[in-house]
Amino acid sequence: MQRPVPLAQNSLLEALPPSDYALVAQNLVQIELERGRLLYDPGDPIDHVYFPHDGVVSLMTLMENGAAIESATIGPEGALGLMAAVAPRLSLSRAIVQTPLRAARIGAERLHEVWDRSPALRDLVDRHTEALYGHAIQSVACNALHSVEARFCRWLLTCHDRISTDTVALTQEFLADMLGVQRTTVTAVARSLQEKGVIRYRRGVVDIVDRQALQGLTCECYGVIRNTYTRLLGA
Amino acid sequence: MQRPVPLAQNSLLEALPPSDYALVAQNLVQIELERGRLLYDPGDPIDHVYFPHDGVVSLMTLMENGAAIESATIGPEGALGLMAAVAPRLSLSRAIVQTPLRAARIGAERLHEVWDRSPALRDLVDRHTEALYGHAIQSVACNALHSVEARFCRWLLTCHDRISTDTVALTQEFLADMLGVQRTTVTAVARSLQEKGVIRYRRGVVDIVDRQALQGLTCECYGVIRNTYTRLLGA
DNA sequence: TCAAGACTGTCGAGAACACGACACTCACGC
DNA sequence: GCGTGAGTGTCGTGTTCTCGACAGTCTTGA
Repeated sequence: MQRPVPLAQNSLLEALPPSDYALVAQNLVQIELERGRLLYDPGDPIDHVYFPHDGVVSLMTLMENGAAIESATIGPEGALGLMAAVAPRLSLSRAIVQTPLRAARIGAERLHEVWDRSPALRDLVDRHTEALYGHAIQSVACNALHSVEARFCRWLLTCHDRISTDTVALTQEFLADMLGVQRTTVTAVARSLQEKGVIRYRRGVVDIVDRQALQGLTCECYGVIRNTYTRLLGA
Repeated sequence: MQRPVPLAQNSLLEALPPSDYALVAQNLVQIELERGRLLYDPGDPIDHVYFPHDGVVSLMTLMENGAAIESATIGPEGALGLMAAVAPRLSLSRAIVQTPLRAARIGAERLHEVWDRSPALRDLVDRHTEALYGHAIQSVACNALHSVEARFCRWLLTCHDRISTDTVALTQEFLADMLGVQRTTVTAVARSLQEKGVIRYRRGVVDIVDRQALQGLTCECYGVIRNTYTRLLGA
């Protein structure tokens, strides 16, 4: 399983027929967002839809005690807030920019108008929703059954697929939150992976040295999720 | 938080305006299914949509090694396979009848024809999809963060909400699968709950003795999921 | 240049759960 | 009534991860 070529453009937008894309494009604004930027919290009305070209947005489920754990991610193969194209919706998750993000943004109401006129967009939205659901239910199983090391590797691979470098900026503290484990556990796993020569890391930065090895250490969930996206969105 | 009144009829169907319901009703077949009945496996084309009146269907994510863990459930507040009303779809999960089930069933193509004509049905399908997604992402967090006891209680409560008795037929072995833990762990938790006077159990049967106590022992996820359904579907 | 803060390393006790093994007992069909 | 099989009880070992604490180190900005 090769790493897919980093996508210069959002593949949902690219999948639209030109005439439908033209309707969307009128209202698209190209933006760049820094790491850590908070886009939505649970309960927020979804007023904009984001189509990433390069980078990752994490969707996190918030608990009462403030814990926030990743339930799915959005990259160039998908879009953030896309269900708001169908009807006004409130966000169920916290959405946070994971890596520096280039994206196209459109107002939810504008997109809804296009949705009204474009069967192709409606079909894409439906498929995307299903793929995102598939991502979530695989994560349910993964969190219950698989080791922190396997999930750590899955997280790195998923991130690596969606950016254009072999370097990911993230702290162990942050990754511990994503995975829902203690920071000390992440430290131990990271050190073990570094000793195996799979990754190299320093303050707030992880370098992916041996992607092949990562794929050997992660669980099946990585492939299952990728296949679901490919089958439904051909991306 | 009181247990909701057991629903005699599927509340999605009841939420349809009479004229739209009439379109669906022509093709509805009332059925009863025994516990353990397999309705879908991953990859199966979704040829029928089920609207439970009473009972629970488990959606389980299958792993390569045969492990099957519950990612969401369907009861009288929802429907199984509803995304197939929009377009032909393959199941992502294994769907298994959890408790004796009374339901109404309709061919996916028939339902799609109604979907084409009924804005109310389209809206319901969209809301249901979102609620199911919400169920899944809460389960992601729950499996990563909460104890087996809390998840055990959540499972019982969710089941209790959707049936009309205080008795649930299930083996500890089966529940261990649902929760993705060892059978011996379930045995220990069940014994502890029985000693606290919360449940009583015997071979293959669990009686819910003190629902209030169950609610005190479960995690916030139970309430969050219920609220999501209520907000989106008013059920 | 120095202080403050952010990030990482490490330790140790303890809880939670996995995993395998085996004995027991209840229910059902013959 | 009896055997068979499914379901449960229990034990013990071992691993994984939690949780709190504190020390060390890099980075940044004043």
